[in-house]
Amino acid sequence: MKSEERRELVLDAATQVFGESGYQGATTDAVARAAGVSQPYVVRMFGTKEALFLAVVQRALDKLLAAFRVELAAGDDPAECLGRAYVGLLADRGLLLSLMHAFALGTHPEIGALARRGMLEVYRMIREEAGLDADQAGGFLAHGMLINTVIAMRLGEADDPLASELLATVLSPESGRLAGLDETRLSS
Amino acid sequence: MKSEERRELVLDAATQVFGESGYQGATTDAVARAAGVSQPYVVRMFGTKEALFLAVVQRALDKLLAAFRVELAAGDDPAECLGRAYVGLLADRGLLLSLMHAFALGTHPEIGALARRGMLEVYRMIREEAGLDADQAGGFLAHGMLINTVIAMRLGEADDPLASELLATVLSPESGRLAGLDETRLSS
DNA sequence: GCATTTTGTAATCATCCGATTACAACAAAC
DNA sequence: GTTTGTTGTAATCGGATGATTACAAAATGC
Repeated sequence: MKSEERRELVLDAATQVFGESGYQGATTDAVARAAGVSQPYVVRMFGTKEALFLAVVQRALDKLLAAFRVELAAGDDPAECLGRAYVGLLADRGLLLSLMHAFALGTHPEIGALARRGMLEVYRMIREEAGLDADQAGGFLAHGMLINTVIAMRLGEADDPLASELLATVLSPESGRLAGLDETRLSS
Repeated sequence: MKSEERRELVLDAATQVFGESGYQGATTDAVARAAGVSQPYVVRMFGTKEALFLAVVQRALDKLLAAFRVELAAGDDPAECLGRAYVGLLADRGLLLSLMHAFALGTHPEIGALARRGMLEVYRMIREEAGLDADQAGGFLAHGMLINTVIAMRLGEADDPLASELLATVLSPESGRLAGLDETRLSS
């Protein structure tokens, strides 16, 4: 197997592991086992665990922006396009959760800086490229953060009619800001 | 000093430390130093680090619900009351950030369960006691999650006009869902 | 074919950190 | 005044974990 494939394999595994356990909670050994390689290999490939996490976050941001651009290029209503793009990203649960963990570490010198840079790039894109106004953009981001939160906290596992109502509201297409998002996606 | 005071002191310190570093990133030694006591004392007082974190989260949830109830009892427009209550909670940065970290650990057996229980209790309160409909409640929670995120990621430290715009939009009273929240609070 | 680079692992190291133990100071009970 | 319980710490232990080293094996170049 070529080095480049291994690298992608490890980054995929790391995205899942970091998404589930966070930066500090994840271990390089867990990443290695998820990728089917040895722990020293993971470390040597990226130098440090921190560099690996930064690579995971940067890759997640790239995929996020790319997904938005793809939908925007083909679509009509910008808000609807962004919603569809977000749906696609939800398929890879680790991606958005790794980003969420990065956002939560704002005081970390490098992770915090990358998180701020990434968030601003996303905001710039939905403002300037998608053409949303400030209120629409804020609403879109807010809705996205709530989606991330209910996914991260596994609200679907709660056996409570109010949980179902909240999930339906947050994930339903009629909720407005994220058209195209249907509840069937929740099960994945 | 009485035991009860010490306990509150340690919980205050732990809330700050967990809020900044997360559950796994925080150390019992950092909590102890922040509280001005020894590390073994912190551990023995709560048994385990996990139990300490659970106590911090439970206490944060209690304060959150109490703040909502206080404002709701005195106010008129429920949405405006909830917004004012959230402003007060922002003064203690660690409180909302500790909750955010708990929400991000949905797969942890006890932490995840407590996070879901807490989120549902908050949702129940704003739906039944405050009387918001499902869409309003979802919007309120979404806005709150975005506020938590921009605070956690220290977006105020980014030197960028778009960052200022996003912060102003998210934190401005005119943004609708969280009336009463003014930007001057951001500096704290 | 032989040297060299690339790709990978086993074994081990060194540090951090949660937890435990043993003990000191001091007040309260009687 | 001795005992007993409370409040606290110093010292230390043991496991987890990121990182390093040494080495094996396969590809690659000449």
